[in-house]
Amino acid sequence: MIRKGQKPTIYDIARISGASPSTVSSVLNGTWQVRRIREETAQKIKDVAAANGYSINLQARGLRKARSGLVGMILPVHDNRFFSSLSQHFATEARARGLCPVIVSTRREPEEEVRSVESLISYAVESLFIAGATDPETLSDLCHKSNLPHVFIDLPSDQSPSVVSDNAIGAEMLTRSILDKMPRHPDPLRALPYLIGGNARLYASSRRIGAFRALVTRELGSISDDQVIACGYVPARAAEEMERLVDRLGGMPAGLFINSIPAFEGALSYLVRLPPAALAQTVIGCYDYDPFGAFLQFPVHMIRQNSKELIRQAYSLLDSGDTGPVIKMVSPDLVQPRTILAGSLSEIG
Amino acid sequence: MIRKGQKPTIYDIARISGASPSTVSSVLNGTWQVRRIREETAQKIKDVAAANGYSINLQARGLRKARSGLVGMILPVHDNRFFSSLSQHFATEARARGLCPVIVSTRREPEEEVRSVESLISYAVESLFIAGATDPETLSDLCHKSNLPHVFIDLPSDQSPSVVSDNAIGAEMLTRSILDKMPRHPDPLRALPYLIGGNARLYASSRRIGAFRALVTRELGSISDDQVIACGYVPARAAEEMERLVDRLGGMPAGLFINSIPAFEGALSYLVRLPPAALAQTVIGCYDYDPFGAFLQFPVHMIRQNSKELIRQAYSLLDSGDTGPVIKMVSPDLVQPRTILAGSLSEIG
DNA sequence: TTGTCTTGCTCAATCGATATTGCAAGAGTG
DNA sequence: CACTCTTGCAATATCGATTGAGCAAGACAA
Repeated sequence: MIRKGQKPTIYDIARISGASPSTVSSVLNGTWQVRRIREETAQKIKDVAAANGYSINLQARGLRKARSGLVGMILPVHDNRFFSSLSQHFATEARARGLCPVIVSTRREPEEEVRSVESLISYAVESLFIAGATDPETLSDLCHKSNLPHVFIDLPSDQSPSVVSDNAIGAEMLTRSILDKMPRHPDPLRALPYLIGGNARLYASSRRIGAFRALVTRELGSISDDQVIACGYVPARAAEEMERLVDRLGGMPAGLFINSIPAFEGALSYLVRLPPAALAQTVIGCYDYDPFGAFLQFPVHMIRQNSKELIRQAYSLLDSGDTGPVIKMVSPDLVQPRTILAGSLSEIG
Repeated sequence: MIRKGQKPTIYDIARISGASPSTVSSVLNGTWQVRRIREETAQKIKDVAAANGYSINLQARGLRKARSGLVGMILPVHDNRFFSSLSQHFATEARARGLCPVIVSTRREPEEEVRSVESLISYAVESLFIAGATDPETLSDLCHKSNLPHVFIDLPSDQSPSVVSDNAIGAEMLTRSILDKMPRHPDPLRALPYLIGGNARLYASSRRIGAFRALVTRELGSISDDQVIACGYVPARAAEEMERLVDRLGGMPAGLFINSIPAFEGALSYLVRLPPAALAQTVIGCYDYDPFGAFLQFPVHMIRQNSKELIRQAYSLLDSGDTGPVIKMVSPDLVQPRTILAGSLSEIG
C-alpha cells in the first residue's frame, strides 16, 4: 500500500482513496466544506488517513503557509524556580493557542543567546519571548531585522515591548513589612535595617536597592551606605558579608533585607550557626521566594514574582501588535511567613 | 534589492551575487569544497548573504532532507525541581549535538501526552525523550508506528528503551542511613522506622516501599504494615497522617522515611509545631531533594535523583540504536544533612 | 436546444533548500 | 589536431502540503 518504511503523505492517501492530493489536503486540514467536497468523499478520505496512520508534515505545511505554528522562548536556565514557572505558564498558554512551545536555555551566555535566537528565527517561530536576557539590545536588533514579534520578560529592552516585575514596588512592600515588624534596639546601629546581596549594576537589583533606600530614608530620616551590601549572587560571598556585618554590629541588626535566593542561602549558612536567641531580635525579608523558606526556625517574609501575570501580559503585548518600546510592570506578591502550611505547596513536588 | 518585507532566500542571494541558487546553497551549507566552487565565488556569496541578513529556512531544509534538527521531550511539568533539572540537561546535550530541543509539558494528562507526541511527530523530531509519562504504552505504540527513536525516563515502558532511577537502591541507601543513625528508644514501637507518603501502586513508590520493607526486615527481623503509610502526595494528607502517627506512638518514632517532597512539606507543617526536643530523638530521611531541607532545624538525609546521568544514559540508549525494551537503572545520590552549606546551591537562584 | 450555474472535484504552481545530472570552457595528452 | 579529463558552475527534480484556476458533468432556465 504505502511506500515501505516511510510515513504516509497526502499523496499516499490520495492514491489509496482514489482522490487527488489537493482533495485529500483540503479534507484533512478542514477546509473541505469551502472547497465543496462531498461529505461522503471527505469521510472516506478521513477513514483512509486514520487507517494508515497519516500525520501531517508540519514542515511542509509551514513552508507553504509561511507559518510554523511554533512560539519560541529564550531563558537563562530551566532548573530555577522562577524561570521554570515562567516556562510552565508560557507553554500552557502556547498550547491553548494551538501553538507548539520551543523553549531554549542559554545559560546566561550572550553568544548562546544570539545563536539561540538565530536558530529559532530559522525555525520560523511566529513570535519570541525573551526572559532574563543578558544582552537585550543585540537580541532586539536580531528580531527587528527578521520582523519577528517579540517580548522581553523580567529584563527589559530599550527597543522592544517588555514586561518586568515591578522591583520598586516589591522592594517597597518587603522593606515596609520589615520596618513594621522590626523590634526596637538600644544600639542605634543595630536598630537599622540592612540590605545584603545582589548586583547594584543590574536592572533588577538597582531598582530594589533604590526603593529600599528611598523608603528607609522616608521612614527613618536617613540611610547610610553601610546599610546596603550589594555583594553579588554567590552564596559564599553573602555568608562572609553576613558574618562581617554581625561582627561589626556586635549582633544581628533589627531588620535584614536579603536580595535574592542565592544570597539567602549564603546568609542562612551563617545564620543557622547562631544561637536561636540571636535571631529572635531580627526581622528577615527575602526578595524572591522559596517555599521551604517558610519552614525555617525563624519567620521570613518573602517576595514572590508573579510569573503567571508576567506571561499573561507578555502575550497580551504581542497580541496588541505593538512593536515599539513599552514597559509593562507587574507587581510581585508579598508572602507572609508560615502562610504556606496549609498545603499550597504541592507545586514543588 | 530584496523583495520587501520578506526574509531573503537563497534565490535572493543568488540574484544579488550573480550565482545560481544551487551554488549559493552549497556555499552556505558548507558543502562547497566538495562541489568545487571557487574560494573566491564562495567568499562573495558569503559576503552577500551576511550583508543581507540571510538566515536559512530550516523548514525547507528539513522538508528536503527529511531531517528536522529537532529533538523532542515530553514531561509532566516544567516547574518542578526534578523535571526542570532533567530538561536542563536534556537541552544542554541537545544543543551540544547541534539539535534544537523542543520540550512540551503535559500536566500528567494522558490525552495531552498523546496530543503532544503526535504534534512532535508532525514536526518531524528526530528522537523523543518521554519523562514521567502516565501512559507509557500508548506513547510507545505511537512512536513505534512512526518509526521514531525514543526513550522513556523515570517511568519505564514495557516496549521501549527506558532509563529509570534505581528506586530500590535509593530507598535502601536512605533506609540504611536512617537505621544507622536511629537512636535507641525504650518504647518498642517508637524504636522502629516508619515510612510515610507516596502511592504504593505507582512504579517508583512501590519499589521504594519494597526496598524499605526488605531492609528493615533484614536488619530488625520483621516489619509491620503499620510502619508503611503510603498516604499519597498531598501535603495535607501527610500532615494528618504524621499527626496521627505521633499520637498513636505517643511521640516521634526513632526513624522516619518520608517519600517525596510534597509529603515532606506536609510532614514538616506538623513537625515544626512540635517542641524542638521532640525531634532530637528522630532521624529523618526524605526520598527526593530540596536544598533548603538542609537548613531546617533538624538534620534530614535526602535522596537526590541523578538527573544528569539519567539524561546521559538516555542519549546513549538512543545512540545505540536499540529499539527493544531495555531498562537502565541509574543510582540516585544520598545527600548528607547540611552538606550543602558551602555554596553548591547556586543552581536554585 | 443552447446557455448559464452549480457541484465536485483535479491540475499545477508554489514555498525554500538540496542533490543529482549536465555542460561549457580550459587543461592536458598523444 | 583530435581526444579526454578536470574545473566550475547551472538546470532541474524533489521533499509534502496549500491554493487559485480550471474543467467536466449535471441542473436549470429561457
